[in-house]
Amino acid sequence: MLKVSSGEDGYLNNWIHTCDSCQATACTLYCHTDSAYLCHDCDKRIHGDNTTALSHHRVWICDACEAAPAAVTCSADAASLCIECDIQVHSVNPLASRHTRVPIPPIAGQICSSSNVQQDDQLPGTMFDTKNEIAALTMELNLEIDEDETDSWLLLEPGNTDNQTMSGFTYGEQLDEYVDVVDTCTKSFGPEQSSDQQQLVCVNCPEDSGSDSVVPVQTPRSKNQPLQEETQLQKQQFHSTYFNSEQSGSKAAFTNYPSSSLRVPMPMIAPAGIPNSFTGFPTTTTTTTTETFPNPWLLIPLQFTSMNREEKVLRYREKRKSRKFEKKIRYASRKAYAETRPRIKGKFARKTDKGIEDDQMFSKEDNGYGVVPSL
DNA sequence: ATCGCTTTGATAACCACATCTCACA
DNA sequence: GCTGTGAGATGTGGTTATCAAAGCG
Repeated sequence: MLKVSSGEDGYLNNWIHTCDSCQATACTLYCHTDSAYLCHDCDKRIHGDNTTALSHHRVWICDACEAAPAAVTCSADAASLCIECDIQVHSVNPLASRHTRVPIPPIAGQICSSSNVQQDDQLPGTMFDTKNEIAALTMELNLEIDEDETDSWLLLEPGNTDNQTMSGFTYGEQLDEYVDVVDTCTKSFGPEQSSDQQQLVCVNCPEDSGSDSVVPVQTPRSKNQPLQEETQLQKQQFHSTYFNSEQSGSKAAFTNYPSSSLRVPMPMIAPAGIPNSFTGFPTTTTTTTTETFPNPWLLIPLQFTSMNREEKVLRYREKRKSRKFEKKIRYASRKAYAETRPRIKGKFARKTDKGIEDDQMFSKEDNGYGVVPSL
């Protein structure tokens, strides 16, 4: 029953259960009704015969442990996971915990496969339609989140050191590590703004409001203006900004723009009730943008050309793939010393004379050389 | 709905000192 | 340009204190 094989990639392929039917290949799903682990072919043979068998409650095997029935699908990890693995995998770090997981419904219909087909690149069939639909759904959801995150990164203004904290969120060097936007973004807002970059930024400049762009104008409102009216106004502004497809030729600012329309309007106003995917900042019906962002510079929409943006998004995603949340040790030697240092309640303590002598003695024993005694 | 208390989780601070960096002779 | 020296900065880990958020009555 238990098998451990080595995969092509050199990693151990820890598929635990073989097919209960043929006992030859790794199982890919679990039938609750039959209480049996089955491979694709056996499932097709057993459950494809009649409609009653087809209605058996079957679920995928966890991609991680390959032992327990999968309970959720995580599109970010491109994997179906059992509850235990889900908890284990997605409790590692904050980013992982943000993965969108969707409960897996029982497999409906008949499997359609050859035995060699991986789960993730299934042939079309009713069985896989279910999974594909889930995957597509979750992928779509994650893409939105991904876009939101990417946009929020790109919107940030790392060079503006005076305003690096907004709504409790601090960005700057930490951001720069993952998004190399400093070179262009910071310059965009400086007095030495280049003409090209000036073109990229459009700040309520009537002369800039060309035919292919709509500059949202924040009209001053009277204080006694009804809230509902304000909200309606914001919605209208939002709509004219985002969905003026006749003029901008694009459905929204979320998408990439052709290079011909460099000056793409960005939202000056976060419409009520609509998540601001650029900033991630909460929007309420009671606060205006100016109230939320007292600094006028923060209202300046940051824009990228389509090439610029695509490139930055790609770089961001590449860096995001490789980013690690673990503490990065730059000097292993310092780590080694820190681990051997005496401590008092976690704090480094002075070395005693005996400790220094011991160190010297061990050093001589280890490599035959003495160490310069520290004072 | 509001308040106060408790619990929980995240994070900064602290410490000594080997090592690194950089200016200077 | 190369080398040596010294001062100051940096980084390292375990524990504790502090704070914010969540939960509950």
